[in-house]
Amino acid sequence: MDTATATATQRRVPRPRADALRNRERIVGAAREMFVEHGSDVPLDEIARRAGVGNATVYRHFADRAELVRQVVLAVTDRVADHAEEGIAAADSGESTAFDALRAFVHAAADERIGALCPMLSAGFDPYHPDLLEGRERLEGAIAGLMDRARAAGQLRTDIAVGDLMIALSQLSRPLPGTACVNVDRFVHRHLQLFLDGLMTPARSELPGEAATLEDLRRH
Amino acid sequence: MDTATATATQRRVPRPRADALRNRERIVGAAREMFVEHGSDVPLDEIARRAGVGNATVYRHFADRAELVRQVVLAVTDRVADHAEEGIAAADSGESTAFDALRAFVHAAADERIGALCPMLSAGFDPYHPDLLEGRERLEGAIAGLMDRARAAGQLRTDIAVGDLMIALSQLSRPLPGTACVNVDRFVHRHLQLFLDGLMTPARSELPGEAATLEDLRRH
Amino acid sequence: MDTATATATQRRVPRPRADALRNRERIVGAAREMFVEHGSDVPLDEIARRAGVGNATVYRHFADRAELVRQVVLAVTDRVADHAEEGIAAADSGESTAFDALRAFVHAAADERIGALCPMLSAGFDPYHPDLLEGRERLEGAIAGLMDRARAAGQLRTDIAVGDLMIALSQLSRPLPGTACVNVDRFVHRHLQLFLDGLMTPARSELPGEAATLEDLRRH
Amino acid sequence: MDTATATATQRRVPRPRADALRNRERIVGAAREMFVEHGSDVPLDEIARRAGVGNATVYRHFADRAELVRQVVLAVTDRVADHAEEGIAAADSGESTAFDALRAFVHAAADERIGALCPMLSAGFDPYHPDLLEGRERLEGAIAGLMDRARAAGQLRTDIAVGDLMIALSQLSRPLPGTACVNVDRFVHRHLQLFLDGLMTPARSELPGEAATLEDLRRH
DNA sequence: AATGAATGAGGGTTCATTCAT
DNA sequence: AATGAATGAACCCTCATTCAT
Repeated sequence: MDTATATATQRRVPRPRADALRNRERIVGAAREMFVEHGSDVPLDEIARRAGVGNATVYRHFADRAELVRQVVLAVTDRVADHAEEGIAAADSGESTAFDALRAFVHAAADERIGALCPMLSAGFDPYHPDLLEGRERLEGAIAGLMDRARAAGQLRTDIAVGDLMIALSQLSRPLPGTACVNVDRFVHRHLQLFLDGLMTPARSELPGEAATLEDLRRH
Repeated sequence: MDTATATATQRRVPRPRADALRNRERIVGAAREMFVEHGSDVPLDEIARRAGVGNATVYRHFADRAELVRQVVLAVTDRVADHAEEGIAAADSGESTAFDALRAFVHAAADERIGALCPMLSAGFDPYHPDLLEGRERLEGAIAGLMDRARAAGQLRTDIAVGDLMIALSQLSRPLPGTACVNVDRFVHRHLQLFLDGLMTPARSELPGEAATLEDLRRH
Repeated sequence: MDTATATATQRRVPRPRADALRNRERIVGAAREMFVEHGSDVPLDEIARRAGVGNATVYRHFADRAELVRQVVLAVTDRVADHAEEGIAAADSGESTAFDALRAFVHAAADERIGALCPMLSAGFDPYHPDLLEGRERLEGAIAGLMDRARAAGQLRTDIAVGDLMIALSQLSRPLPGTACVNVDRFVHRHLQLFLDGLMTPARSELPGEAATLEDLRRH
Repeated sequence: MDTATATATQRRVPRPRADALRNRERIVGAAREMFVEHGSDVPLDEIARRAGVGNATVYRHFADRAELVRQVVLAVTDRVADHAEEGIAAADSGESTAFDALRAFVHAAADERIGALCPMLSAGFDPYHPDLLEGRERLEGAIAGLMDRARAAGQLRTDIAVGDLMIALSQLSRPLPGTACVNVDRFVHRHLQLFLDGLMTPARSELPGEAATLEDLRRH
């Protein structure tokens, strides 16, 4: 019986009320904006105000500040992963060359403010948290797939790995500290473009160190 | 007579005591390390402890946090400018090609933690402060000189300006937030190398936006 | 309907919670006592403890120390103004002579610790703050009215103005610094009485300077 | 033998060096000025700077802040006592009436900033300290003598005592808090004059409480 | 004797988090 | 479920006092 099933379900994970869900979304959205605009250490009360809820409501949805940050990271991770998968599709369908797809992805990720989230890895943030696991793996897998295709097409130098791209991409698109991240874009896309040029074959120099793999990101 | 002159001079601005000077150095050093490791908003008390002095001693030497940050910035600026000028000398003497000198400079600047200074452009920091004026101008002039030589040698693409290099260099060598910045170097030099490859002639792509000049750095 | 209107009004500026109101009162009360006893620069933490609240609660109600001081000033101002208006009523109704009403007011103001407010004119305090405007005007108007009546009755010498009375009253009833202000009252009322005797007609001496008007109080 | 005697004397209380004496004077003077101008809680370092000596020199002369305050109080006490004794002499010589001498003394004491010293009785100050004993007794004795003469001349009401005058005089001539004590004088002399009028015979009212004697000043 | 430097305790204020409505 | 209020710990900075030159 439907009702019974529903009841049973609710008992385990009671379905959130519609307004609660809406609040949750608004909080994550407000946090993302404020992190980008004012850095990751904005007071939670400010986020609550921007979201139009009381401060305690934030705690009803997120156990503590760290969890809120994590959820914001996760949201952005998902959106960036979407872009990477779209890039793969474009490459596979022949809509664009693999390297062009990679280029497009890199610029799209910057526009999604992937770099703005970097500060959230700030002191006390645990990048190995289970909540982030799935999202990260999907993102990394997609980026790896994109790079594989570009490498297979002979366009991407072979001495770099997915970690190299992710770190450099994040760093180059991080907002300059103390800025509202507004006109930084003027530069960011230039620098990403230059970096991408450096990724092309033939390699123009020998790289020091070893390719940064997924595992390396884990071990800092 | 030199001694007499020196004595007279000292009388007006009495030479700081040896222990005070030593403390000042230790504070700047501790601050530099902690800024690199934990960001520029570490508690001053921690810096004091790391420097092995009482908290108030920090305030005796630096009127407030802003001034301490400024002095750390200045110290690093000076060291990086030294490297740039050495690069110019090497290029002019024919000891190395201009682009190789540029490469060496970029890596040296990263080793001096130029990226650690980026957080010091944080909110509330005044990059136009008189204390920094001279140092910045020397640094910018030296980097411009180095790039001019590489461009004159036909090795450096012509669609970039000194601001592009300084920003990208800073960003790529910034410590990952929350990291002890220890093994980040493994990656940093790889990414700089890749970026430098992208700077070489012939240009492999068209850059969006306009070259970031010194003035652009002023106007973020 | 009244209730409806009230409800609507409350909706815009929601009625403060009962406990918050009680806390606010307790803080103002505690501050008043401690200002009187220990001067207006007592640690806010002490006030919080005396009021039985956490220190941060003080800041929730009053943005900073200045605002707390202002509210204490305002509270006492209001109570003293009440006394002055009662004096006017007594004089007008013939219940007592105008000068007797003035006498009664002066002693009542001292009992309300008007002198304790004097330290609140301390450095950094803005006596022109909008919050205080209305209260001050009411107080000054009432005192002036009282003096006018006594002067009209030929009992009050004509070479003094409202500022003279307010300043002298405040000074004479100020707590001796460092005293618990407990038995000071024994003296205060004597001295006020002596001063009042000096205010009576006929004048026994010529006064130096000019009558202190309301404006003079503004311009110290 | 002179030298021997001198030596013996020095051994007990070594004669202070001339420059040390001068420093001591300068510190007391600077402290008096700054107390008057900025209140009794000015930083000791400021006083040292105003006196043109190092901060530690203050501690060589005065064990702690309290002692410095005490010495400033003592210095003013002495000067005010001088005025009182001059008043007695004037009264005894018939140069002026006893009450006129009292009036002159009161105004002179105000000009010596006797009221400015009142804040030095601030929390933590011990008015019973031996250092102050002699000075206070001389001052009180002189004021009492002056009042006795005015009372004997039938000009001063009999229901007041020396404590009444000292307290009221101090209070009325205290600087308004937060002011540089500059134009307060305009009012002070008016209010003192009014108060003095109230002290004259015949008494115009009955005083509450009991006359404040010297002992009462001790027992707050 | 005199000084500049160093110190630690304390005050004001903010903020993440918990409590009571 | 949602909220406003309350809390205490932490940080920045000041200052009386002590130390080393």
